[in-house]
Amino acid sequence: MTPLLGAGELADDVVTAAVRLLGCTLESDTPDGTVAVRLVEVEAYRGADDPASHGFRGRTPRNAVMFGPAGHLYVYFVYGMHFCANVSCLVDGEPGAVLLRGGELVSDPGVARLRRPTARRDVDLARGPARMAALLGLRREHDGLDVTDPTSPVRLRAGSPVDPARVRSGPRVGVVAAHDVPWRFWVDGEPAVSAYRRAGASGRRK
DNA sequence: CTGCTGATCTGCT
DNA sequence: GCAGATCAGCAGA
Repeated sequence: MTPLLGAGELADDVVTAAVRLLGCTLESDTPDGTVAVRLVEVEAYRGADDPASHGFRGRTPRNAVMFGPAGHLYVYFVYGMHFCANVSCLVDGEPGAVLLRGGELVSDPGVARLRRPTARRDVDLARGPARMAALLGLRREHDGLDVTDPTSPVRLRAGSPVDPARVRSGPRVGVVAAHDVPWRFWVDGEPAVSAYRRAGASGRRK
């Protein structure tokens, strides 16, 4: 059991924070039991000068957590149906977050199946941001939770470091604005990395 | 594996 | 009004 990640490791800039999050383990106490996921795909968003970021046009009740201190959950509702979860970064007052896009299950598969009975294969359980949020049971009421607090129902562990040679980057998924900014990061070869293509173009990336 | 469709929340125009 | 940091189910190749 590795120690919790410290908020200071996410405070400097969003890209460093995103890469640091790869390989970390997010564990959540759900009504069905504890579920844990090893992060293999993330995306960085910086509010101040990033048109793709929810924080770009200023603070609203929905994105307020992005403007707070690092290490807190930013959970939002999309497409009238799904939740997506981010971990806030940067110092208090500066908007930044890392979207959790994909992860590998590292806890009891039976508990995970209770949470996502429709998943066809185990690798699909947390493959994609809304799937991960559903698996971990993250909803609006988890918005703002401190994942660096050992007493929190959702915690972020440092995990085993990812070999830097296996980290890949590319354009963010589904983002129209600033699609040339390669702020999606993933661990090469992991099956739980989502297969979606970037907005407005076709073809695979490497 | 690719491409389409429906679900109907949130903040901006 | 409308586009969006989406997914599941189904059809067709």
